[in-house]
Formats: sequence, structure tokens, C-alpha cells
Amino acid sequence: MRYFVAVAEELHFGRAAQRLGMAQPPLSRAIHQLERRLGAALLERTSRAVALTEAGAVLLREARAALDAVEAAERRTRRAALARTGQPGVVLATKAGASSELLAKLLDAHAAEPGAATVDLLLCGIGEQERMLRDGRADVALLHLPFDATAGFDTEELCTEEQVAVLPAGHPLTTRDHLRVAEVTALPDLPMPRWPGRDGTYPDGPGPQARDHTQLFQLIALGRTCWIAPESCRAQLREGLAAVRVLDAPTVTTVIAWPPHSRSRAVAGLVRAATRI
Amino acid sequence: MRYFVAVAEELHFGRAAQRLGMAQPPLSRAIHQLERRLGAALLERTSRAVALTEAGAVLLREARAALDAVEAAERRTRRAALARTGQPGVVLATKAGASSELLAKLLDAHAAEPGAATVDLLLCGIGEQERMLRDGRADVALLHLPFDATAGFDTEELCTEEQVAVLPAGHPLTTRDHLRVAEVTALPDLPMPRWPGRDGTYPDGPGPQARDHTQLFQLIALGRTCWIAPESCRAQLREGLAAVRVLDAPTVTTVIAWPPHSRSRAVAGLVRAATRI
DNA sequence: GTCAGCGATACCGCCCGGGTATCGATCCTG
DNA sequence: CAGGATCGATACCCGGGCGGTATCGCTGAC
Repeated sequence: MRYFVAVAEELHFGRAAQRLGMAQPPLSRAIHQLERRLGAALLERTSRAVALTEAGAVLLREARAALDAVEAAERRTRRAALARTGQPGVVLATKAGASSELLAKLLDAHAAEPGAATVDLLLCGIGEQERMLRDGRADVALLHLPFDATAGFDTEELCTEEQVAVLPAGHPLTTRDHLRVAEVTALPDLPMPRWPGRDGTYPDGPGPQARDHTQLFQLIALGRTCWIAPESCRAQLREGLAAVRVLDAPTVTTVIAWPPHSRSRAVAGLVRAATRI
Repeated sequence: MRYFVAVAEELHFGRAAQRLGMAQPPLSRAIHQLERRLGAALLERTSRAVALTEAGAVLLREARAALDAVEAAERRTRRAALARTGQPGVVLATKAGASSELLAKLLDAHAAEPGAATVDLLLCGIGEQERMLRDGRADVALLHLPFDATAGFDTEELCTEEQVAVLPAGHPLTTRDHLRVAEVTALPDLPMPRWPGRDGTYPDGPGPQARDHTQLFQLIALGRTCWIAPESCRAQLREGLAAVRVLDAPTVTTVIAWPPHSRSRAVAGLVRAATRI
């Protein structure tokens, strides 16, 4: 299945084999065997190109979930074994640089509980929390709706907030009481920034490249771009930045999420602390 | 992992090996290798008994989920491949003999949609729907809260109903307008029936054994037992049965549930039809 | 004290997964 | 239009790992 996912993602047997650290012929054979075992054509191959069939697309999605589940099983077991010798910590995945106030309150509330487990923080890039939770690198995560997918997790809502446009101080729009999304995204002098995708490359476009919030805020202060963010980011605004409410941007809901069959006392304690905030 | 689950369930290497269709020594070795790979003691073995360690319990839970995910991947891929040649059907898992009225309305509403996929019904025993959905034998299911677990599924609420006590016609309690759970379960002349567990054996107790709703209703009509069920079962009441509202029984909510990452058009259509009822 | 039950170990043989060499088809290029 | 480049498929070989049999060591029961 790992083989198939590699081929399906690369759509190229040679590159997939290289990524898997093996030669191309055995990979070809393995995929053929998988197709025979499933009785289904997974890939449409011509001698020049490889494409997914419908069944292949289904398997790609399901196989990713299955591989994540296997990885999670290994990781969680290892952690459970370590926990018995050391302290039973719990890994909390959260977006780096966001909602630091809420996070602080959560950790305080949890630490105040008797017998609270130690909490290890796992700071993730944009949208990485979901995968961390799925493959067992994290036990619990703070997610932000509607950006992150909570499908398949148990969740508890923590807080909801409006969004604001972060602009360079002194920009004409900062005199306004409120804005609309269309006004902010269509500014010809402040094109929206470009974020790296999962593969580390940036999409094409006019905006400047930003890798994290520090860079982003610096770029805004320099008058090169603007951004729409939850209003809790106001606490982090540095000199030279201004925030204006954006009325029609989706409200952001922060939720705490955990795998549905989690039976860990430590996770339950953290969730309980979270609901008490 | 299959090996470990077998051993963890049997707590006996010999029987587990037999169940897996292999000899005991290679099974022992495989578990040892797994323990070395994970760096964790999974089983506490004496020469007379085998017990799970804490890490072993974690792995058992996680491995079951992972194996289900793998099985689901295979099954769904096979079905996707068949669907391309035949008709793209969707498998709906539902409790045998329950909510037939709701089910009929759902199927009608779905059939009325243009381009509706064919729906294959999978009638399950008590609580089996969850597993069917998890391991890919079903694409969508009707579950009944609070009895079935919806953890890890996306759900849409369909209807909520009170519960009634099903009693033999002419029983003294049938003259009452309503009852309490304690009154129904504590009847010395009508002990609650016993249902077979997942392994097919019946728990000990005074009540008669029932395998399905037909047997149950017959036993009630014969004055041997009674039962508490959602009030929609009134439509199925045969001669000799009476139903009385039970005020403090939990209300039953029927939901339609599907795997969270399901992208199938057929499932989406069925859910859409369900929400329109 | 002896025996039965059960998991661990030792050793063996075979199959499967991975490697190299090569083919066949298709598209690009001069 | 021909030749080369690219890429997946095929043929063949090899070694490690998995499963099988035989046996040991421990422990609880009669």
C-alpha cells in the first residue's frame, strides 16, 4: 500500500521507486500484484504517462487513512510503553504562533488539575495538526474551523471569534471601521501573500512569499502585503501594524480535537480542562 | 498486527495460532519481533498465562482500528472497481427489523432523486452496523443513539422518538398511561430477555433467550418477557401485544452515519435524501 | 513426584521480494 | 522520417525471512 500511495502521488514509477529507496521493476510488479489481489485496475498506464483510475483514487484515499492508522498504532504503543517508565505525557498539536492566549489559559487550567499529566507542545505549520493527530504524533490538537478538517475526530468547541484584516499602519483602509473580504483581497498595492504548500514550494502569483507569522507581519509592516486573521492576533500586533474588522469573513472557531477511540486519561483530563475555560 | 490482535484476544498462543491457521512457534517469534520493533513489552507471559501490558492494551485498540482501515481500503477499492463495470451501488447498513417506516421513506426519497444510485441493504444484528461501516462492508448506516457509537463518523440526525414498553396484551400494566423504566425491568413475572453477544453465546440470567425481533415479540405475546423499544415499533405490533409509554427511558435518536472521508457521490446523494425527510 | 500444558528455542526448507539486464512502445528532435 | 530518449514491462537470479517440525524448560495440578 505504501508502494501504491507513492506511485499514485508521483504518477511516475521511476520517481516513486526512488522515493521508496528501491528499483523500478519490483515496484511495477508489486503494483501489478496489488491489482490482481484486488481484482481492480488501479492505474491507467500508457508508455508515456500514468493516471489514476476511479478505483485507484478510492484506494489512494483509503490507503492513506490505513497507513496513518498503522503508523498511529505503532507510535501510540511506543509512547504508552515509554509512559510506564517515565511520566505519561500528552502531546498537544497547535498552530505555531496562533491563539497563544487561549493556549496559555488552557495549559494553566490543566496544570491546576490534581494529577495532571505533563503536556508536550507540538507546534505545527498551517494545517499540519490534522495529520499529526491522524498518524499518532499528537494525542490532541487545537484546530481552527473552517480551515482545518475535523472529520473523524471528536471535538469540543472552545471559542469563536471574528476575523480582522491586518494592514500596514497608515494605510488608507485603516481609517475605516470595518471592511469586506473583497476589498482586502483585491488591493492592487497589497497582494495577498503566498504560503508554501506541503511540498515546500510556493504557488505562483503576485504576492510576496511568507513562511511564518513573523515574516508575514514584517512584510505587512513594510507595506508589501496584507492578511486576514482571527482577531485574537491583535495581541501580537507589533509597531507599524493595524487591524480592521472584516464583516463577511467566516468566523473562526477554535476546537480541541482528539481521536475518537482515545481512552487515555491524560487526554480526557486536558479536554475537561479545556471545557472549563 | 493481525497476529498480535489474535493473541491479545485469545490470551493463548496455541489457540491464536490455530485461529490464524499457522503453527505456534512462528507466532511466538512474530510477536517477539513486534515487541522488539516497537521497543515495548506487549504481553506479560508466565508459562501458565498470558496477560496484556498497558502498552499491549493500547496496541490492541489501535491495531484493530488499523486493520479495519486496511480491510476497508481493500473492500471499498474492490467495490469501486465493480461499480465502474456494473452499477455504482451503495451499501446501507441498518438494524434488522427496526424503523422500517423511516427506512422506507428514506429509500423512497432517495429513489425519487434523479440519477440515484442503487441501494443495497445490509441487515445487521444488534450493534453490528458500526463495525460494518468501519471495515468497509457498508458505505453508510442508520445508527440509533444512545446505543450505537458514532465516534469517528460523520452523522446527520434524522428523527428522535420516545420509547415504549412492549407488554403482553391484558397485562395489568397495560392499563396505565405511562410507566417508569424501573417498573418494567423489575417485573418478576416478565424478566427481560437475553440477547446473544458477538460470540453467539447468551449471558446468564432468568429471562428467555431471543435472537431477533420476531422471536422477541412472540415471547412477549406468550407472556414470557417484555421489552423497551422506540415507539416506531408500534407499527409492527402484532395481535396480543400492547405498548405503553416509558417516561424516563432515554429518547432514541436515529442518525445516518458515514465514514468521514467518504467522497462518494452515491453516499452524498443518500445523505441528502435523508436530510430532506 | 510425575505428568500435562504452554511458551520459547533450534534448525530447516521454500517462497517471495528485491536487484540487474533488457525489451517494447511512444514521443521528441534534427 | 529515422534515431535516440524515456518509461513501464518482462526475464532471470539471489538472499532473507517466514512458516514448519522437533524439542526444551518451566510451572501448576493431581
